[in-house]
Amino acid sequence: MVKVQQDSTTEEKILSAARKVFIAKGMDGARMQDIADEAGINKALLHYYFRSKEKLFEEIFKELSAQFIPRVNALFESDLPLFEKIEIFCAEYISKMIENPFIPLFIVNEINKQPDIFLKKMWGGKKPMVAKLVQQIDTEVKKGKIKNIHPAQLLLNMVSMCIFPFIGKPLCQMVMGISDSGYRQLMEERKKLVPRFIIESISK
Amino acid sequence: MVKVQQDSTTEEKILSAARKVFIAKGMDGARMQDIADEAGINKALLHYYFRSKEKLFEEIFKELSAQFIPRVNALFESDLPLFEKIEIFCAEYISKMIENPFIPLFIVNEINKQPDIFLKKMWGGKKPMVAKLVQQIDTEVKKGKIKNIHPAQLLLNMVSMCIFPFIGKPLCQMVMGISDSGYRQLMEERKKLVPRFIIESISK
DNA sequence: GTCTATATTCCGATAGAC
DNA sequence: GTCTATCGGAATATAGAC
Repeated sequence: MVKVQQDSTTEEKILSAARKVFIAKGMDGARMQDIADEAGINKALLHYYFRSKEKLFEEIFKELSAQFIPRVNALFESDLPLFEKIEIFCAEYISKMIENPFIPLFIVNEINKQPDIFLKKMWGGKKPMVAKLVQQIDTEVKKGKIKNIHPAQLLLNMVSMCIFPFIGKPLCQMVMGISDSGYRQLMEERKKLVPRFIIESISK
Repeated sequence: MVKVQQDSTTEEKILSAARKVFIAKGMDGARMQDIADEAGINKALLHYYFRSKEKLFEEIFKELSAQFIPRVNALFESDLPLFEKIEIFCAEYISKMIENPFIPLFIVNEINKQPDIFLKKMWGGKKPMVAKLVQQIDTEVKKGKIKNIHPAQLLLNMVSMCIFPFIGKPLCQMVMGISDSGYRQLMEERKKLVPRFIIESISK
C-alpha cells in the first residue's frame, strides 16, 4: 500500500490519487476535481480511464476491502493452535493498520451505506472464513481448556480491540490527551498486549 | 431518543427528520430534499427554520454527541470502586447503543472529517472526563490489586469492546452469518460479558 | 492520450405569493 | 408559516480539438 516507487503510468497515478482522496473524504465527500488535482491531471482524463466516479470508487473499494482477506483466511483456516492464531492475527492486523490507519473507518463506513449489495460486488464472492476458528473455540471450551464463551463474542472482542483504536483515533486522542507519537506508541504496544489480554481473560 | 409521542411542532418534525437522515447518510450524503420529504414539508421551510444545511447539521451533531457525555462524566468522576465503574459504564453504554445503533459510527465519522474544530463548537467546551478514572487505575496497579497495565490501554479495550460491535454491525453479521435478532441477543449478553471479560483479564 | 470548453444534472438557497 | 418557482453555483460527464 505505501508506495515507494513513483506511479509510472497515468492509470496508476489516478488510482493512487483516488485512493488517497476517497479514503480521506469518502465516496460522497470526494470530488473528481480533488482527485484530478492530486493526480496532476484534469477531470476529463478521469472519465477517459474510468467511465464514472462510481466505477472509480468501486475499483478502489474492491482493492482496499480485499487486501485484508486472503491472509486472514489462510490464517484462520490453518491448523495452528487457537492461541497462536489469536496472537498472529492481532499482531499482523494491527501492524497493517498502523501503516494504513484510515482504511478501517473508510470500509466500515461505506459498508454501512450499502449493507446489502456489496458482498457480491466488492469482495468478488470471497469473504473472511471464520468457520474453522469458531469450531476451534468451541472445541477448546468443551475440552475445558478455556472458559465458557460464545465464539462470536470472543471474535467480537478480538476484532473490536484491534480495529476500534484506529477508527476512533481522533476521539480517543482528544479525550485522553495523547499526542500522535504517543498514540502510535500505544498501538505498537497493542500488538502484544491485545492477545495477552484476550488469552488471560479466557484462560482458566 | 426513541420518539413515542408525535412530533407536534414543525421544528420538532424537522429535527426528527434531520436526525434520521443525517445519521443514515452523513453530512455529505444527506440531501435537504430527503429531510424535507421525511418531515413531510418542503425545502424552503427547512431554510426558514434553520438558515442552512450546515446549521441544521450542527444542531443535530451537537445534540447527539452531547447526549453521551454527562452521564459518563458523573460516573467517571464519582467515588465508586474501579470494577463497579467498569460494570456500570459497559452496561449503560451498550444499552444506549442498542437503542441507537447508528449513532456511534455517525459521530466517529464526522469527527474524523473535522478533527480539530469541533471540540469547542460541538461539545460546548465539555468533553468526557477520564482523569480520575485513569488515576484510579494507576492506584490499583501500584497497590498490586490488578495486573500492570497502562490506563490508556485499559480504557481503549473497554470502549473498543463496547462500541465497535455497533460500528461494525453489518460487517460482523455478514462474516459470522448472524441474523438481526441473533446479533441483538449477542449485544444484550455483552452488557454483562464485557465487564466480566475485562475484570478477568486484569485480576491477579 | 491529453487538453479546453461546454453540456447536463443536481442541490442549496432565495424570492415572493398566499 | 408555508408554499411554488426559480436562481446560482457546483459537480459529473461529454464533445471535440490537438
